[in-house]
Amino acid sequence: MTLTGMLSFVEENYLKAIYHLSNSGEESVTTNALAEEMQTTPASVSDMIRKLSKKEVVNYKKYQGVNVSEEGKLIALRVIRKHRLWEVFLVEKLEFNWDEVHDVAEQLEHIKSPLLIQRLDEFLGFPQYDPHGDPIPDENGQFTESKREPLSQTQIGITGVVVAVEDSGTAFLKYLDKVGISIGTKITVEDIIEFDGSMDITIDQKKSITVSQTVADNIWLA
Amino acid sequence: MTLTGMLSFVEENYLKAIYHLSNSGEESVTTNALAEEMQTTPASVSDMIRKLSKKEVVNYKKYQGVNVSEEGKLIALRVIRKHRLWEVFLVEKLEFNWDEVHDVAEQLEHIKSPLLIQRLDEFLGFPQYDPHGDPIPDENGQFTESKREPLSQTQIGITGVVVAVEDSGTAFLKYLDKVGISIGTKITVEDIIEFDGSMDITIDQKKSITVSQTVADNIWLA
DNA sequence: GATAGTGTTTAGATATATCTAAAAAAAATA
DNA sequence: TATTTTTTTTAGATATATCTAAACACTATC
Ligand SMILES: [Mn+2]
Ligand SMILES: [Mn+2]
Ligand SMILES: [Mn+2]
Ligand SMILES: [Mn+2]
Repeated sequence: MTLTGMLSFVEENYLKAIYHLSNSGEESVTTNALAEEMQTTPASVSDMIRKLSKKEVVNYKKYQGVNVSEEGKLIALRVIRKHRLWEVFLVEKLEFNWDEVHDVAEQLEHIKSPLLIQRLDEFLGFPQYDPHGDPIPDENGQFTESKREPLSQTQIGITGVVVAVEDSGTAFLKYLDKVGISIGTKITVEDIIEFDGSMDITIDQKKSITVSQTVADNIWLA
Repeated sequence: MTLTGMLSFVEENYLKAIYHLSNSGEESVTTNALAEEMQTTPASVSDMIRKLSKKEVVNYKKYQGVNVSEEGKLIALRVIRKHRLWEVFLVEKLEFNWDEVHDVAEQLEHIKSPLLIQRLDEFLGFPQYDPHGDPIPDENGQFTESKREPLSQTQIGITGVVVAVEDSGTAFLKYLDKVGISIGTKITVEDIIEFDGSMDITIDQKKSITVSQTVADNIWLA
């Protein structure tokens, strides 16, 4: 028997955060990191981890950090699947801009109806990626990980195509709109300023701009 | 300043129930009736009513029953608007059957995003009625009340068109599917059995069947 | 008008999710 | 290794939403 669907919104959000902070379940996550991510206190996190551990959706030993269990990982991936499918819906069908969808998807991702998400997937034509370039897991949590690296980790002279951008900041996405960067944009690295890691780049072989390291950290190329 | 959006899911559901039980705010609602509707205890209802009263979304005097305030009515109607728009979406776009939509809409109706519901309305072509024939209020709570009466209150010889059916029971809607009754079906009352109120009716001038008074209570004709 | 019965409210308890403050454990540093 | 600092956990409190049991208030009946 699976526990899917028996978790509260809050528990689902914790699981998702643990999954993300652990690099898809690879590393273990500290209490403080989770508190920061969830915008809450370490004490609250400790409480919740103990609860999730009792439900066997995370692996946890006191003072040793936490990680998703096999079951927890599947639950997290299904929430992520819903989040990203709803984002596609909002952009493709309801004409939302890509900076307007994340907060609404944070609500919609907790709707419990397997039929709904199956039909939505079908309605959208079984999309593989969300509006920010992130892959959409199938109902078994499977997805194709395409090779990609942050712009900030590329070298001078490299040309790449934007395949994904960080999705949760409205201001960041509006900035990308302004400078003309979107999924599919071709970027050439002209120079890297050692002092602060900012980069001079050419966008679609036309416009040249300088972006900060923070910006470059949140753009992935392939 | 409006309080819209500051209510919990639970509070929204109470408001909606009060609105419905009061015949759209006309009559006052008893604690026991509300407890029955909400599948909870009178004690819980008393607690919640006091809370809603403090927030001024209901009018309430101890032992005198409760009713929605002007503000509460608008909040209730906006939740109902969302419920019915989502039901249209599920049937029209995701090919749900009309008996599959209510429970999912009970969840979706609490999503907070004015932009979402505005765009959804547009995407659906500004529908006036939901899949069960219930009118969809606009964002100001306005809707056109079409004259309709329950099949159970019509006379022998009357012919009418089904304009609405009770939406919350899967079994009832599946039954209607089976006997061939849907929105738009023409019904002629052939006979009314005094003993139990059951009715012999003709469906679309073809098939004749007998329906119980309970069934007839949940079908509205115009 | 007293009394029995029904309906409603309050009191006190439980469960979830949060917080602050204090205690305990682990890590870093001297 | 001993001490300090940081991290993590626990203890105790608050707020929401629920329950059962008891008290209270209306209503109907004698
Ligand atoms: Mn997102
Ligand atoms: Mn996204
Ligand atoms: Mn419904
Ligand atoms: Mn309906």
